[in-house]
Amino acid sequence: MDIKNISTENKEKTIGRYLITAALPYANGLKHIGHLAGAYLPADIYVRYLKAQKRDVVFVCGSDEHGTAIPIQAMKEGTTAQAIIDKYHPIIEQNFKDLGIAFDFYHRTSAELHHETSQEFFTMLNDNGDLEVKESEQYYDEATSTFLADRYIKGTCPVCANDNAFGDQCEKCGSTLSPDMLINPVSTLSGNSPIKKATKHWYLPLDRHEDFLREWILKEHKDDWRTSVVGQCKSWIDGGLQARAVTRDLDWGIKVPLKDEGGKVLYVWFDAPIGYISATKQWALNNDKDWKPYWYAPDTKLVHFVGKDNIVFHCIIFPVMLKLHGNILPTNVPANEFMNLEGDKMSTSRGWSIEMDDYINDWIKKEPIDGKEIGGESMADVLRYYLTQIAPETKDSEFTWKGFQDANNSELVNIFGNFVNRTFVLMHKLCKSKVPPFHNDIIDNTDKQLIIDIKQGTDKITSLLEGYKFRDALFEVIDLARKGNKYMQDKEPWMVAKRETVDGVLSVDGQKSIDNSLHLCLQLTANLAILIHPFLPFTAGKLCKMLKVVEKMLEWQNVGRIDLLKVGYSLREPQLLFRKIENEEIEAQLTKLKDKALAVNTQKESKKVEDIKVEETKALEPVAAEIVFDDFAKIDLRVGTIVEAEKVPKADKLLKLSVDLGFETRTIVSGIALHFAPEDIIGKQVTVVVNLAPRKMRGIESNGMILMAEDTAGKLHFINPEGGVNNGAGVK
RNA sequence: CGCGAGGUAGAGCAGCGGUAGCUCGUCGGGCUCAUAACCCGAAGGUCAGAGGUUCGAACCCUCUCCUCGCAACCA
Repeated sequence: MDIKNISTENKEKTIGRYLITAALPYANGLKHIGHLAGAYLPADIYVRYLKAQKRDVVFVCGSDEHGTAIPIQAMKEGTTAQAIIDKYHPIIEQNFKDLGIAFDFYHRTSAELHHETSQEFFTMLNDNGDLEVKESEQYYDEATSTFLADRYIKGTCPVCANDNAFGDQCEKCGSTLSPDMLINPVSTLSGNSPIKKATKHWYLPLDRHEDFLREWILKEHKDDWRTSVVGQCKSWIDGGLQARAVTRDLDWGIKVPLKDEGGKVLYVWFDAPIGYISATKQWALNNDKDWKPYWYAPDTKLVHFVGKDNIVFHCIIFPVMLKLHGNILPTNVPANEFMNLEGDKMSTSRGWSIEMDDYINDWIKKEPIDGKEIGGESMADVLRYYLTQIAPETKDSEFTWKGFQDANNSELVNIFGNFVNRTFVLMHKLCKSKVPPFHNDIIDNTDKQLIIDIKQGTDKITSLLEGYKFRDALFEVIDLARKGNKYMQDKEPWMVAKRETVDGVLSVDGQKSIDNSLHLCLQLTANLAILIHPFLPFTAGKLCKMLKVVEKMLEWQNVGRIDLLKVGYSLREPQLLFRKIENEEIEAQLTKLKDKALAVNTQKESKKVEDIKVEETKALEPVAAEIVFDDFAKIDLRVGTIVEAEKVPKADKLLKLSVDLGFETRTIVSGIALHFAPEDIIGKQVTVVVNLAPRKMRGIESNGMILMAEDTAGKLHFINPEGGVNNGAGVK
């Protein structure tokens, strides 16, 4: 299929239907408000807008429940992987509901239908010869009869000598590793040393599709995708695309649908995005619809909402899969950057985050005080408001509780809520609680200007929403309320009432002037209800009730009209849309955040101490399996002297050393910068492994490894001969 | 030279070739229908730095400095 034809077709044809997806949340824990702001909220706003436009839209999402992290977490918690996902899937689903994220269907990847869909996908690609099969040697645990995925192997880090490095990375020094690089690898399942065994794996050869990706992303979408998205993709493509393993040796996941491949599952990155397809299928089944046009028809507009860490999956890998499978490609991937929190990166594991669940409990489900309602759905809208207002659409942004309070108090309460409230109060006082008529004979420039502002404002908001600029669109909605306040100030109906009342009777002209100003303010309120609806759905619902109109009024075709409310219609008593947030509430949240982070970190510290203790007792016993002398003799150890030392730029932990080994001077990169200042170690004698395969770190080739001893305090010490010997002396 | 994004009033951000703009905050005034709300006005910036292109640069080009991300979990 020629991709070029499809997309030009797309531009010319009208859009038949939309399929909107939001990144699948990983079901290993609670999700925080950064996740919400990054993907789910913008997706929901867009979907609500499209639905108001009466377009054919399906919005799908679901829990991502495979991958190694879940069984590992289960192991830590002494439970099963199934129990973990069964715990988090319903919580996450409910959290989204409470915050007004209205998926048409929220699926889960452990569902039977998803397994079938993913297997069919794999089979088709495999049958068409679109996958490559490679055999390689991998670590295998004989005790449990399983191949060990990266995170199931621990060992000594070749860079910093940390004993608890994982097969993919050392958490201590941050080096990226592969299982082969670990010294003394140990299976985390049994504690045994694993053996090497040949295993077969399927790969998706991305390199075959480089030309297609360059054409599709870097040329066709150069201008209509966000610059950061195109930039990331370019960086990936220029970095050289490589074949990516599609299968893994693991027992948690979707079985590879081939005979004789019992212990293999599909790699989680492969099955997760297919979750969008299976969710669409399940939605269709439940609603008696046909799912196929959403994934095959060229007039379908597919939009993926994700965070920036997901760009490559949704712009490079998944599109390649879709293309090979004969599906349509995404029209856009409006990825957001990250949202920081009170000056630091958000992180659940470090306790520096606000979980959606926390917010719901602390604000939405807050009990009334003295019979006064202070929680409720409108608090969900407050969060939606602030997160949209600071959405990291073009660069990282920052959530602060002070900012949250300011946005609520000065914009939602003082500008938007207050405009609606004063309009209602005045209407009840001066217009007998009815929508007053509009007298065309006394229309003035102020009235005309407001009508123009409503029309222009709504057009602007519509085009901003079409262009995924939700932050700007929301600003324009508030700005319209601001214009309403100004209009009211200019017309000052309360003054007219005073001025034109003689002997307790209001003049006819006075009443006509008041009628006009409140008529327009009420029509503007109705427009605001429609415009705010995608952003603040609960508030829009409340407004409908106050205006005594059905929700059908919220359809986008009504926007910009100034005849939405019928003259003479009697309206309800006003109800406050938002409440002020007090300083004490904000301080309480700040304290809570700091306490949580502190608690998590102390827990971690004590765990570290425990780990060290375990190591100490371990050290008394043989650490590794017995080796014969020949094995030891393979390691060539020499004494050398550090002659030069400098910090490696842009690396916190690395020092670049020149070591005189007598027969030559070598460059060695060592992860010791946190322990030693470069100038202090020049001239020191050290022991070096000289026949270790060279390895590049930060672009510098390291030819050897300095031996270090680590004490219980975690401090590093050089291992050097007493008294000093000649450089190049062998160590036996 | 690893790559990408960014550095603009006290804070948070927009503008991306033609008199520096918005929101919050601060100060002064007006108004009182409204959730001590609303409206008007003012102060506050050599647009990170240095070169260059141009009649003209925050904006385009080059270099330098700084921040964040790609790079545990994680949108």
